Amino acid sequence: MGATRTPRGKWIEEGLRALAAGGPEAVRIEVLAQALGVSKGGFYGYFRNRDALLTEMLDTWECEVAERVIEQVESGGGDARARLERLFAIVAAATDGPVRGTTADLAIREWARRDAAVAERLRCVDNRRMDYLRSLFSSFCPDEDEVEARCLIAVSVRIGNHLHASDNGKRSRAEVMALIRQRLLE
Amino acid sequence: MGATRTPRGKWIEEGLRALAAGGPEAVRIEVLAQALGVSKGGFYGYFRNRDALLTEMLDTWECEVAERVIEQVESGGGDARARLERLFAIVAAATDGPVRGTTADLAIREWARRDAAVAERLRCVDNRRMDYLRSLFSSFCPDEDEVEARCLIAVSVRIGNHLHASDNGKRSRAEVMALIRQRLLE
DNA sequence: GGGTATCTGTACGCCACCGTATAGATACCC
DNA sequence: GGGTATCTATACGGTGGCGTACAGATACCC
Repeated sequence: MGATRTPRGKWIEEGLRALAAGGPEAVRIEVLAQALGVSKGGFYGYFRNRDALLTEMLDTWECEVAERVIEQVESGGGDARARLERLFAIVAAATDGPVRGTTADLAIREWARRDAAVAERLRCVDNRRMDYLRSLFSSFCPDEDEVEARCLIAVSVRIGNHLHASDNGKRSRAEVMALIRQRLLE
Repeated sequence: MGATRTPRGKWIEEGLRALAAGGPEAVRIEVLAQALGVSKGGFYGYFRNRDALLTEMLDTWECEVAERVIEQVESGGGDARARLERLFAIVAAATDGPVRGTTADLAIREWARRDAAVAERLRCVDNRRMDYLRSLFSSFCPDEDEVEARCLIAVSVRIGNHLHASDNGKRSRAEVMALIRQRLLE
């Protein structure tokens, strides 16, 4: 029936989609196969088992997220504030954008709470992001304490924005986010 | 063998523990039974099925979290800043404290991303918390925009603190958290 | 077009878990 | 201490998912 070969990358891509949508427990080989319009037969030609897929999914996410975004921000030029604004914009857009990596972010954070290996990899990625953020903030913010606070706030608000469910009073969530962004760039 | 009856509440308690540790997928009846040193026989005397348990776990969490904490903060008296400080302290301590409710918080947030019913209940709880927070901040902070920003930051930082993995530079995470707390109370 | 490597479908055994049924054990009340 | 309601252990069928085996199909190279 299927003449279309299903390359390695398709499994990873579909796996990240499932991860983003339902957490690591939702990454079921037979479900991915069905989503790809294929039986699971070929899967074990590419991956030793389910864990191998999960590991490779993390590899992909690690590259995609940590490197690509910073690269993209840096390539645009401008001063630190301009770069931060671009970073915020990219990160905000990525959440609703293509699924290859960025959207799985929250699911991976939760996953890391229960898996030491995942936690370790997340720590690396977060350190890298945090270093980058710190370098940007400190270029217009002399107080080191202030820099550190702004970094943690920036990162937390991005996470909290998606995990916190309240409807804010009269303002839209986006408006409040804009207010905070503005405060961070003062 | 077991003379000790296992009351309804034990199942819920153990369920919340499992939820906090491994997400909703980890709430397996047979696993809970083993943790309680009991077979699953009695479970179905209390609950119609697994979903019924999950629902009651949410009920418990909703009461425990939304009501209890606010009550506890209010009972202490003092001005808004004092209450906020007390709130922050309680919330920070609760994470490492008894598991009955508060620790399951993060797991429930993640759960809400994939389950509409859970999302709806979380929204109620978050709205209630947010209203309370808003009332406290606005009593010493005239600018409404500023109030809204501080509320979202307070809530997000609490979430982000547990989901973000970086080691901050020279400072400990607790020190950075203290800095942010201080900024919020200015 | 024939041969080979690769991909694919199907079938199988296995295990964890759900929910039910039922018989035995225990606590409680009198 | 006997009777009753409640709790408990065990066994069972059913389902979904993993990983393996193997046979059939497809693409690619010459």
